[in-house]
Amino acid sequence: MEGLFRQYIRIYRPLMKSLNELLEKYQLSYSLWQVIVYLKDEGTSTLVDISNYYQVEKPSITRRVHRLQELGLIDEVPSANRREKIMELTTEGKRIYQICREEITALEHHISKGLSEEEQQTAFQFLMKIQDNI
Amino acid sequence: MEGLFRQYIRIYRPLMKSLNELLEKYQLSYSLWQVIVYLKDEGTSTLVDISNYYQVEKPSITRRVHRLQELGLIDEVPSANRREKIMELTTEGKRIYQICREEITALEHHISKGLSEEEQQTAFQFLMKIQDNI
DNA sequence: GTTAATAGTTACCCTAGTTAATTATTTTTC
DNA sequence: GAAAAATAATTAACTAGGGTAACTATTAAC
Repeated sequence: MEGLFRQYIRIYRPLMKSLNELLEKYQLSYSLWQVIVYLKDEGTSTLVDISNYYQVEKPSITRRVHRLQELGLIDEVPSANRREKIMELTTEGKRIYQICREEITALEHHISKGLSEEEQQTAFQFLMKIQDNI
Repeated sequence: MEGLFRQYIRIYRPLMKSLNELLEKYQLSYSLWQVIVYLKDEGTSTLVDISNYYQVEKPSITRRVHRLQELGLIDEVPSANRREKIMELTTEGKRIYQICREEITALEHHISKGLSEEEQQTAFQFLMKIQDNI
């Protein structure tokens, strides 16, 4: 399938741009949003967990986490292990998650307009398999 | 389709990383490769054409083009219009294109291993439609 | 109890993008 | 055909976000 990856990459920047414009209103960016989403799903997690999941180096995650703490959206939970920091969403973080979740879902619906559920399912499968192969 | 875009974005960095590692051998990066591909397809083009196609601002394209000229992979063709620069691949540029094309195609095949031509076709359609909607 | 591994941080650098302003040229308009 | 508007490319200055290397503190392993 000639051109598949080229098209994939070409779409990335415009998509990212519209997501970042949406999140800007809440002083967020997509990279910060990723951390919020991860914590929403997992409840609590360490920086290393986040680093591994998104395949981004630890210093980058440190920065994201500090920024989110400054914004009051996440906080550290006390832990017996004093080496690792366990993070979770604050009440405000959960509130912001809900608001952004709705807006992002709406944007996603708009972007996938005209595509059947089946097509989307196939695209999803494609992306999942690719991940394993990379 | 919950998680589709999230997965899409999550894949991007690892994919880009492996492409950049491949291209590094030739002192290239994927952003430079995009210009080469565009010129290969179009034969000749101005900076504005490239800028529009990839939806990247002109100063970024100026830099990419200068870098590729330094590498001797592209060059300016004389034109009646002295305001615009028309660029094309040099002989060396075409040679490097062929080499990288083969390597990238091999990588793409490796990455899409286990996916039917039909699935890939659907994924491609998906990406094309998304582009219109963004 | 010493050594090795792990979590997080700091400092510094790199890639690659953006906006705003500028120059040179071409096109439009009257 | 001269003045005004639009266009192509560039320069300068800035930003987001990531990476590596080196370090500290703590925990796990032998």
